[in-house]
Amino acid sequence: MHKLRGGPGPPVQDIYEFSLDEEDPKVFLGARSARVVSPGVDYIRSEHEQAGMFSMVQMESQDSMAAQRKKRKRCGVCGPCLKKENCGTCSNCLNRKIRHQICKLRKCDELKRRKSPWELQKTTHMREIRVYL
DNA sequence: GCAAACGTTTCG
DNA sequence: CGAAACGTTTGC
Ligand SMILES: [Zn+2]
Ligand SMILES: [Zn+2]
Repeated sequence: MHKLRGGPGPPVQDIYEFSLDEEDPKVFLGARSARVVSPGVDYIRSEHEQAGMFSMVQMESQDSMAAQRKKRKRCGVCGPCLKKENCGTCSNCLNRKIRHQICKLRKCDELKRRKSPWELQKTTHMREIRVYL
């Protein structure tokens, strides 16, 4: 099987499709919105082309139901998950009707993980991504 | 159908 | 970037 190594780029589990087509090799990443694929994609692509490697490519705007990110569920065993009732005072509790978020004190620790479009900050390190045959 | 709450987009 | 708004899924 093909292996991925790399620095702070997209975690392996964020790759939902991997194509080794000789003509048009691709690595699709776990983002539904085509805009978001990965920071520095253009830079990486050019670098990869020069090195004769694969290039990262944007998701073709297709009926993206296959590409839909799976919705995670609370782990059920962390501290917050075990909490019984809503605090009733946090902003999520107070504006539940418009925020649609769980009470801050009950937010699962695992779900807190995996932040914004995966660390858009570390763009400079994205060059570390490599695909081995 | 509805309520709960995750994921994405927008706002400050 | 964090917080808010909101769209959307998921279980019942
Ligand atoms: Zn609360
Ligand atoms: Zn949890």
